[in-house]
Parts: sequence; structure tokens; C-alpha cells
Amino acid sequence: MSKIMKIDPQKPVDLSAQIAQAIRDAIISGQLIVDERLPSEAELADQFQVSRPTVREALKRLAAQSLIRTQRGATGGAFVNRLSFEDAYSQQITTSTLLLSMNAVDFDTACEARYALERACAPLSAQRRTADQLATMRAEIFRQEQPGLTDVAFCASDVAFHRALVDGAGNPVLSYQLAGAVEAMQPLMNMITFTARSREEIISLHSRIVDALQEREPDIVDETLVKLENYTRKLAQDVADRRKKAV
Amino acid sequence: MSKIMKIDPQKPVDLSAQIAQAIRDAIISGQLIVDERLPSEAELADQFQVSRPTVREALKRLAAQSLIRTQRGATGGAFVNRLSFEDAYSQQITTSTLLLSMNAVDFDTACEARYALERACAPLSAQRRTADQLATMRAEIFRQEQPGLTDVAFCASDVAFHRALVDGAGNPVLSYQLAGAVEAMQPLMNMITFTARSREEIISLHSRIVDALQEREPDIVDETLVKLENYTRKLAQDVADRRKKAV
DNA sequence: AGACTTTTAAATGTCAGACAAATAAAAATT
DNA sequence: AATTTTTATTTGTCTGACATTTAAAAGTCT
Repeated sequence: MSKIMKIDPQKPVDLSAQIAQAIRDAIISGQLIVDERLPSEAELADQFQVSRPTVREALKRLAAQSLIRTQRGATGGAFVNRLSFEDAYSQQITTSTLLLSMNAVDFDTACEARYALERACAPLSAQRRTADQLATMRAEIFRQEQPGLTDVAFCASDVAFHRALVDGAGNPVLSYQLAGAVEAMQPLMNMITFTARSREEIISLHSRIVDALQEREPDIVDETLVKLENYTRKLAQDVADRRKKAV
Repeated sequence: MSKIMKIDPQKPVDLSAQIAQAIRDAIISGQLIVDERLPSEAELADQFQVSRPTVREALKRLAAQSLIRTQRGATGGAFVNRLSFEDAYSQQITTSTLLLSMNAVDFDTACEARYALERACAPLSAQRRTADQLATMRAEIFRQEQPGLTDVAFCASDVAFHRALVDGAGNPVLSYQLAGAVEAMQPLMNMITFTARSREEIISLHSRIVDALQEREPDIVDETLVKLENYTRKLAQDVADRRKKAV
């Protein structure tokens, strides 16, 4: 690692935050490459002229973002981590979920965003979906038809269905970007209790989507997604109205 | 804060990671609400039966994800942070940038994802764009027309143009989701050197997009975005070919 | 010589205790 | 009553130590 990384002890910012930023910059700019080992904590403490606990706090910050991983033992240390799509997924889901819940994003806004993004995948999905993905979607529909299914399980299956649709586009970047949008919606979706009647309608639309994907009919997929969006928003509206009346 | 948070000292996972996860779970589940103060580091150390440095490492992990903020002084402490759209933006951009650079995502995949998402915004943008956003876009086009503009500055202006387009949809969730996709592309875009000739073509397509947005013609916006995508991919292809020939 | 066991060294993980610095409330002073 | 000083609390940082994990080195036996 180049030793040009510098921090300014005069700044009114935590030293550990400055050190983390310096290392983060080195990773982003490519000065530190994947799987490269950072100097040991003691060496970093020397280089930055701080104590080991301060260095450790900096490293934990980076670990929280999956930028490094640490290993104990003789040949251990901190290594630049290859950020996997999986790591990125889970971070995005956490961030999106908190963002929606903490900023009082209303259901319509979140719903609109989700379906707009999902519709972006539809044409690609119609073109590239695999037999395996179609099977996954049909399996989820079958699950959704079971009468004893709890609301929570129904929502989870709904998420799985839509993820399969997105994955059908065969573009990992799209899948990653949409994971957050789809999964973060689940808590909001859970606020809508799916009655037997509304489940029926949703399942029928899901079936239509799978059929259209199988027949490679992007327009029908799109059209059905619009219907699904409208229906979902109407359900949310009904729940909101009923709640207002109850007060 | 409820005191039911527990960790297992036997687990082969860092105590600080376990503590961070316990607090993170409490925030996500709503047991800890925005602006609520966590117990002091000393109290947390007591509760979790660990030392203060260990607690601090846990808190730094949470701070790295913008889940908490800390304040020194008598009434200071760690507070649950309201995750702002801005915080979420920058995290998403960091994650997306690293994801693309570390996983050798090819230009076509990233480009396809970006334009698929952007086209999802087009109809909403045509409907809701403000005069202010149109002005921003025209200003960026004007900048792009300046002959002395560096490649880096041209790319930055390109990003600003497309962000304005996305923001035109008037949906903060969409804007947040797409910020990563658009900005993370910039390093890849920078690999394409924009010649005067290719700039001219791009600017003309940009102009057409603004005009169509002003006239509220979603179909023309969509169609032009497709052209822009194809042209961008063709440029990248040319650069790749030329590089191959040079070897 | 080769296979196995033991030792050693290096690194992270954790702890204890201390002091510095910031900050707001409480106390003292004018 | 307003201002200044003191005090208590809390985070930020440092020092030094020990525990634990791990792989390599050294030693031992067949």
C-alpha cells in the first residue's frame, strides 16, 4: 500500500472516521486492490500516528460496509473484500427499508417506484426468462393458492414471485438495483391485509404474467403489471379509508 | 430501550458485530425510534457484559451505516439517526461503484440496466417535470456544447442531465434508486473518450429529450433514450475494437 | 527421508484503567 | 438578574496487557 494516505489530527472529525475515509478512498480509487492485505493494526497505528483502538474503530467502520474482511492468526489481517452482489443486496435492502420507514414515504410513492422499476424489466424478462424461472414463479403461485397461508407468508411468496420476474431479465445489475425496491416494500405491503377475495385477484394477475412471459409477450406483461399496480393501490386506499372510518 | 437485547459470547463471531446487529435489529424493528438516545457506552458495556472499546467498535459499525450519530458532552451520546435520502444516495453510489468495478461488470450490462431504469422514469417525467428541471437540463446541454470542455467535465454534465431527467419523475424513491445506477456508470463512461463528433450526436439527442419532455411526449422521450442507449453502446464497442486492433 | 507432533511467532479480539476534550447544567459571583 | 465559574457527564483517545487463533517452523519418531 502506498504510504501517501494522510489524516489531519486538527480537524474536528473523529480520527477513526478520517482513517476509514482515507482507506475507503484508496479502495475506490484502486490503490488498494481486491484481496490485498492491509498493514497490520499496529503498523497502521504507526503510519497514522494514532493508537490501535482508533485504528480498530476505523477498520470496523469499513467492515460494516463489507469493504474489508478480517482474519485472525499468523497470516491474518484485514483484506480488501470483493463486494459481492449478495452483500450489496442485503445492504440495499437494509437501507431501503429504513429509508421508507423513517421518512414516512407514503404507500403510493413507494408503489409507483416499485412498479415503474419492475416494468423496466418486463421486456427483457419476456425475452430471456429461463424455464427454471418460470417454474419458480408457478411454484410461488401454487403456494399463494393454499387457503391456510398466513398473510406474512403470502407477502413473502409475493416478493419471491416478483424477484423471479426481475431475475428473468438476466441482468445482475438490474436485479441488484431492484432487490431493495421490491423487498423494502414488504413491510408496507404487510400493512394491507390480503383477504381471500383480494388474494384471488392477485393470483389471477400473477398467472397472467407468467403465461405472458412464457409466450414472450412483453406488452401483455406490462399491461398486467399496470393492472396489478392499480389493484394494489386500490387495496391500500380501501384499507386507509376503512381505518379513517373506524376513527 | 428495552433490555431484552442479548448476545452470545460463545459464538465465534466478533462481539462487536453481534452487539451492532442487536442494536440494528432494534432500530429496524422499531424498538428504537428516530432521535432516541441509546444508553451511554459505559451502560451498554454493562448491559452486554463487555468492555467499552468493544461497545465502541459496535457503535462505529452502526455509524458507518448512518444508523446512529454521536454527540460529545454532558447531554451527548449515541442517537438513532433519521436516514436521509441524501445519506442513502451516497451510500448507494459508493456501493454501486465498487460493485461494478470489482466484479468486472461489462459495459453492455451496466448500460442496459441504466437505460432500462431511466426509461421507467420517462413517462412520469413527461407528466410531472417542472420548468426548473427543464431549465437545468438545457443549462447542462449548453455546457456540453462548449468546445473547451474536458472529457471528465462532459461526463459530469451528462450525469447531471440524466439526474434531472430522473428527478423530473417527482418520486424521491425512484430518484434514490437510480442515483446509484446513473452515477456508478460514470467511471465506465469515462473510459469512452468522447470525440467532438460523438459529442455532437449526444447533445442533439439530449436536446430532443428536453423538447419532448417540455411537450409532454413520453413516447418520443422513450424512443430517444433507446437511440441514446444504442449510440452509447456503439461508441463503447468502437473503443473496444480499436483497443483490440492496437494490440 | 518422511510423517507426525510440538513449539513458536504473528495477528486479531478483548479487557482494564486512565486522561483529554466537549458540553450543558448547576453553582457561585458580580 | 445577568454573567462567570465550577462541576458532572459523555464521547474521544491512549497505553499496556492478556486471550485466542492460525500457520509456519522446529523438533521427534518411525
